[in-house]
Formats: sequence, structure tokens, C-alpha cells
Amino acid sequence: MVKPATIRDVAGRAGVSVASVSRVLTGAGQVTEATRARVMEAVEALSYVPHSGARSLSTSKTHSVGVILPDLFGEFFSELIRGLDLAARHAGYHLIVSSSHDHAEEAAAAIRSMRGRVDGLIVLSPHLDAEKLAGSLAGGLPVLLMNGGAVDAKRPSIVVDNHGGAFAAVQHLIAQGRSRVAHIGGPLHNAEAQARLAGYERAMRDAGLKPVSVQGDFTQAAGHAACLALLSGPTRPDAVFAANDMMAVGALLALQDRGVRCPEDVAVVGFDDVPIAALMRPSLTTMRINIAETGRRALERLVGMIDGPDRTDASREVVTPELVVRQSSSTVVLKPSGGTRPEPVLAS
Amino acid sequence: MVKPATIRDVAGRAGVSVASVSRVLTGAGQVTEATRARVMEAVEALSYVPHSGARSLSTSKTHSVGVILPDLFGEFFSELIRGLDLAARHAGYHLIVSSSHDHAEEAAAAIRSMRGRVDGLIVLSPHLDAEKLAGSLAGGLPVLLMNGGAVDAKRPSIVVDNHGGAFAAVQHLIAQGRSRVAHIGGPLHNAEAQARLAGYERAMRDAGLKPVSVQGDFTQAAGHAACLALLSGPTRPDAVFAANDMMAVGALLALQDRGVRCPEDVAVVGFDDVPIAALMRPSLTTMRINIAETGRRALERLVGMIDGPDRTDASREVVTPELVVRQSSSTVVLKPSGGTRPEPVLAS
DNA sequence: CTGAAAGCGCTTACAG
DNA sequence: CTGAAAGCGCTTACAG
Repeated sequence: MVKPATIRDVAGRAGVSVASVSRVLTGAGQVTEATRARVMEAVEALSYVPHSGARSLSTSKTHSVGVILPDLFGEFFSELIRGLDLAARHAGYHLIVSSSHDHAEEAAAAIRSMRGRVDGLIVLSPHLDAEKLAGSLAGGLPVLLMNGGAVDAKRPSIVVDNHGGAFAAVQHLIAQGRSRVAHIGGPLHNAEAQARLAGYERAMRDAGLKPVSVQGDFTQAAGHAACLALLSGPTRPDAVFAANDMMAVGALLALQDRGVRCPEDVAVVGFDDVPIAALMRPSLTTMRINIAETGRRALERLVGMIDGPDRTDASREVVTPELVVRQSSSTVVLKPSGGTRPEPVLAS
Repeated sequence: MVKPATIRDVAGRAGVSVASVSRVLTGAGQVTEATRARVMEAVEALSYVPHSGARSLSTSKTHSVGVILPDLFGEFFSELIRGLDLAARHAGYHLIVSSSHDHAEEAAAAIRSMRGRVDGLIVLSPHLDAEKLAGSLAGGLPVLLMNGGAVDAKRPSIVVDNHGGAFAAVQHLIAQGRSRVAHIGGPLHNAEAQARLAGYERAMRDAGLKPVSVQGDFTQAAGHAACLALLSGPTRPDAVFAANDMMAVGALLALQDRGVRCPEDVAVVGFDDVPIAALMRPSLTTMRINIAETGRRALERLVGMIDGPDRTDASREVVTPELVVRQSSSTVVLKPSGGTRPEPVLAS
């Protein structure tokens, strides 16, 4: 446990002042080539790395951003972090993540604990309203919200167009000649689930069809159960639109368990395009969200807010899900191609 | 952009010295109840939160740990972070993640950039040997390695028993009456892949059987291609052990594409137990690693090293994968149960 | 129990 | 171009 070298050690070895060392290392201010060389030699010799805490104390910049996450499912989570992290590294920032926040208080505590540790925050907690956030934020840290739906339009945010995505999914099914399209919804209190349900109902009504929905909770088991319920209901559906892919996967398995053919008897469409979607047989038609890309954009916007706090960025940015047609909803039989994923058909 | 309140502001409002404020907030030292009350009132009123950078500068504790990750696939990544984060929060630590490091230099740079920002590191980069690590670490930060295989036994580490896991997987197949068990391996340079290959070969030789392996790269596409190659080879296998689940999934799809029945004609076993494994049809037998749990243990050990740097923890901890028998390797037909995952059969 | 003061490791005007 | 010094916001002996 050797004490790490400090700027003073480097200055001593190089025979210069700490100010000069600092100038060499930060790149700010003029230094002669000779000085630079001696400083660098000392830095190497002592394998000196500036203490970022001390640096951030004098510059009041931490070069870190905090990420507050709810309890997310696998793929979504990792894709998001990947996108955020790559963009962060590119911009010279570190990522401090705090995940699995199921309650508003937990998330608020996490936000508070990040004070002095980060230059900005990306918040995904659907439990925190803008009000609470502003309260927790004393100090005026820049915040970018990704709170799916319940977001005050005045605050910088990136949201998914859940309503539009659901609408497009149902339109696709109707265009395939399906008329009894049922919906398996997400948790009632979830804003994203609500928007998807609304988009579904809107598309049905626009087509003069009657909406029928069963509630789920975003899990595969719920999708399975809901699908069974639909199959044994009064009017058997010829298509199912599930509010997310995991429930769609459950529905697919339920159809299989009941010997109902998909897509011939019942077509299925999900939402998210998690990797499993392409691996199921039949592969799953879904509304794709490019998660990593969305993360990248989020981080870049946050950094923009940090660097230029003056230019007020109060816009809400919308991510539009993209229809990916696969076997589960296709009238033409898509053969699994070469061996990897069946070629997705992208509808613009 | 209001300037956050400092300890001085709080002291001023409460009419006490900054020392007293600090004592109240850190809980160290004695203070009268009256003082405490006045300080807390001021803290509330100013919504003061101590600046962690300043605090860490004087205490030389950051209460953060760094996590260095390679470019991991979805499920593994998020499960690991989840386990780490939960344990971190429990212990009062923050998590700084740096992911997607494909090269040793990148990882080394990430480690260096964490100096003064973290109290310890968890490193998963398979590209960094203990040597390099020690070099990057000037300052003697505690480090816990999870470098799957190529780890100096002298350093604190947690590793998966890849050899033993592969051995158990193959033994299971042989016990099911399979004799032409082929292997689809991971990347040659990957230490984990090597250990699994060795475990496979060992099990085959022990049983007097001839090992046959094809190389893959851990992707589903590679598993698909490798399986096709095996099917059209001279001796068609009656079982396939893939070095990870994604390749096993590819193999499963290849069998399906070729009209080969699984498990009747060819049984398949994977490694990892990613969620997709249970969702495939047939569901995939695999060697399960409890990733989140492993992450939790890793973090707790690191915190132990941070808190007591004296008690030398130089042990290598081994995580034993667990056989989960599902449809893809079972002679008895496992019916998909209730609707969720088929009940996994845990073999101890 | 409380306060004045030094010090943690850096950066940055300010002189020179 | 370079150095002495103040200051970033905290904690912690040291007196009292």
C-alpha cells in the first residue's frame, strides 16, 4: 500500500514548481519544451496520475455523469449502458450507475448521493416526477430524463413514441388481413404500457374494429397466461399484439402448447426487439427500439447541457420505434436464412 | 444554476463552526442535541449535501469502486452489474463502470483514469495479465480479478470452474447414452473457451470416446455454422456440447433447419444459462452460473480488501457451474409446465 | 462539547 | 515562461 505520488513529488523530482507540472498536465498555459520534458520524465518515473478528486475540487468539474435506473430487464439494460458508456468514454466522461430502483425514495436517495460526484444525470426512474427531481437536485445539476411518458415537456428528455409504435404495430396486423386483434397489456401504472394500450385502441377504432385487451405485467409468464385466456375466450383472436417482447414470447409458447399455428391461425407482434425475438421459432415480429443508439444520444445531449448550461435545451426528443416484420406475423413464409437471424424486413 | 450550499453556509446559518457541522454529519465526535438540531435545520433549509469530492480528498476514501469490463454479451453483463450494484449500495459504495474494452491498452487506460476516483477495482478484462495490472495500479489499489482463467493464483480472484463445468456437461450426455459427443468451441485465444475445451476432451477420453471439435467464436451464427458442418461430417454426432449458450442456440436452430430432431437424434448442451436457454423449444440444457450472485460476492470481497488492507486476501475463489437439465438433452420428455419456464431439473 | 487552523491534492489568477 | 500563494469544500487533531 504505497502512497501514490502527488503533484508535489513530481515537481520535486523535476525541479520545477507544482504550477508548471499542472500546466504540462492540463495543457493550459505555456511551458518550454525543456520543462515539459523534465516533467514528463518525472511523471513516468513516479507513474503519477493526477488525483481526480482534488482536481474536481478546484475545477468543480468531475467528468462523471450519473445514471439512475429502475429495475430493468436484461437486454435493455445492457444495451443502454453500452450506448451510454461508449459515448461517455468518447466525451471523456465516467459513468456512475445506480440501478434497480423500484421506489421513488430509493432513486431520490441515489440522486442525492451523487452530488459533488457527477456533472450531470440521466434518469430513467418512472417513479420520479419532474417535481421530485427538481427537489432532489438542489445545486442545479443538468438532468436528462428518459422517463418514458410521464415527463414534463419543459424538461430536456428523450422518450419513446409508444403510442405511435403500438399504432403502427396494429396497423401492420390489420394490413395483413387480421381483424380480431387482441392486446396483452403491461402493468396498469406503467406509463409506457398505458401509451401502448392507447395506441392499440386508437388503431382498432380507426379501422372500425373492437379492441379487446387482457392485462399483463411485462413478464413472459403473464404473456403466456393472457394468451391462454384469449384463446379460450368468446371470440378467438386471429392476432395478438403484446405490449412487450417478453409477453409476446410467452404468447408464442402458449400457442405452441395449445397446438395453435402461428402465424397461420394467430399472428403475434411484440415491442422492443430484444435479441430473443429473432431467435424464436417462429421468429417474432416486433417494434424495434435502437437502445444503444438512444443511450448514445442521451449522453451526448447531457454533455451538451453540461458544457453549455446557457443554451437552454428544454426540448423533448422522440425515438420512433421501427416495425420489424418476421415470421410470427407474415403471410408469406419467411424461411430462416443462412443460419443467423432471419433477415428482418424493415418497414420505414 | 444556483451554487450548491457548502458546509460554510450551513455553519453560518446554524451559528456554529464548520467543525460542528462536520461532526453532526459524519457522526464522529460529540455534539449536544441542541447543536445537532440547529445544524440539521440549516441542512434542510439549504438542502445541503456534502461535496463528496472534497470529503474524499480529506479522508482519502471515495466510497466508489471501479468495474472494468470487456465487451460482454447482453444477459451476462446486466446480471453482473445488478449483483455488483446491489451489493455496492448495501455497502455504501458507488459503482463506476467502464465497459466494452476489447484491447488491453484500453482497459489499462480505463484503470489509470480511475485513480483517485475509486477505492478499489473489479477487473474482468481477459486481456490484462496480473503483471500489467500491477503496473497500471501504482498506488496499490485493491483489485479483485474475475479474469476467467489466466489469473495468477497469488492474486485475489473469483473464477468459474470452466474445466469442471464442461466435464460435468459431457458426463451428463454420456450418462444419457450418447457416445458421439461433438464440441463447438469458443475463440482459441479465450482462456475460458480453452478450459471448456479441455474439460470436454478430458471427459471424452475418460470414457474412452474420441473427441471431435469445431471452433466457433461464441456467437449464435458460429454455432449454427459449426453444427451444420458437424452434421455433414463423416461421423454424425448424437450430441453436441457447445462452449456457450448462444452457440448452442445456433446449433438448435441448425438442427431444426435440417429437420434433425432434438433431443431424439442429437442432444444439445450449452454453458451459462442465459434466459433464452429456458425459452427455446426444445428448451436448452446448460451449465448454470449464478452471475448476479457471483457479482455480489465479488463486491463484498473487494470491500473486505478495502476495509482491511492488512489481512492479505490472496485466495482464488471458484464458482462451480450447475447442470440444468432441460428438454434438449433429456431422454424422458419434459413437458413445458404451466406456461413459464419448464421446471429446471437441478443436478447437484 | 466547541472552534480555529492545518491539510488533503490540485488549479489558476497574479506577479515577475 | 515560471513560481508563490490563495482557494476549491471538507475532516480532524489540537486547544480550550
